[in-house]
Amino acid sequence: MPELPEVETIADGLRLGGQGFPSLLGLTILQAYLLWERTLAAPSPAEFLERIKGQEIEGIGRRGKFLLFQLSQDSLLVHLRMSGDMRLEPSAAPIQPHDRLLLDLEGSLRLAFNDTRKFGRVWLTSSPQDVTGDLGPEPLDPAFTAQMLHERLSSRHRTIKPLLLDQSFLAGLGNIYTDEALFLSKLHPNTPSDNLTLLQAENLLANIRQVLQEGIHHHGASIDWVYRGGDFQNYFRVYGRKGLPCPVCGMPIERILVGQRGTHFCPNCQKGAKL
DNA sequence: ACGAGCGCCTGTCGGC
DNA sequence: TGCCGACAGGCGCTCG
Repeated sequence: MPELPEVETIADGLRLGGQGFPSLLGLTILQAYLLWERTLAAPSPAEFLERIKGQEIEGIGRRGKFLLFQLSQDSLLVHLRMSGDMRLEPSAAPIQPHDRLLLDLEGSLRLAFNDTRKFGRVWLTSSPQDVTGDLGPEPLDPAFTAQMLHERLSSRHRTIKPLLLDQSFLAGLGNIYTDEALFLSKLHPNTPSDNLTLLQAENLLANIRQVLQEGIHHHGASIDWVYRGGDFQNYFRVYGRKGLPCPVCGMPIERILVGQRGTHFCPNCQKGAKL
């Protein structure tokens, strides 16, 4: 799925406007069209369509990989999962293949949720914490310190990569940014989490923040058939680069499976915990 | 507590 | 060319 930087980029775009489109802030949702029922996690389709009508968009943000729309009465939460995307367009524009939810807005605008693989989910709720309550800390939150990360890593006995992907441990990292952060940290993806020293945890947190900030700076990555305008895919150091030279030592990047996920790393720079 | 396996979906790519 | 398996930015579930 889009990870933290991609979701942040989408939220920023909708909040700030641009590309000839206004900010969505202050606009009222006139009508919703649900084109694929399972996209809606809650409430029922009938209640959703009725309840969202007439609500104004008062805020747009992100928590972990969730897009958050603060409406006048409820919160609208969107999780893009693997292939979800949001489009803003004139309301007369043609509906696209794989459009799952359309929101007609004031000003002849339409916000469309498009999701090829149908894994994405949408919630309309008055208590968003019921949806996001299990999420771990935000990695970019200055209040989250390396000491806290080290404590959390040490209190578990987990393989580092799947733990970083666990959204209840840390919110927002996905497969790309995890591989990139572990590479910069010179940590093998199979390293046990409680093996890290405080110094290594400090380094890891700094590198997690570095790759996330780079991703945000490049407006996210556009890969496979989902193009959102970002170009961070051109700056990957290891992700998707199997067989290509490590940018640090030149050794070919390897791809292995860790926790069922394709994992890219440099066997020379990221030693330690072999398996 | 942890990890493996699988389901949910559609599409692309590489090998034969 | 066509088919077929592997794989894809995620996550929830069951099971051992």
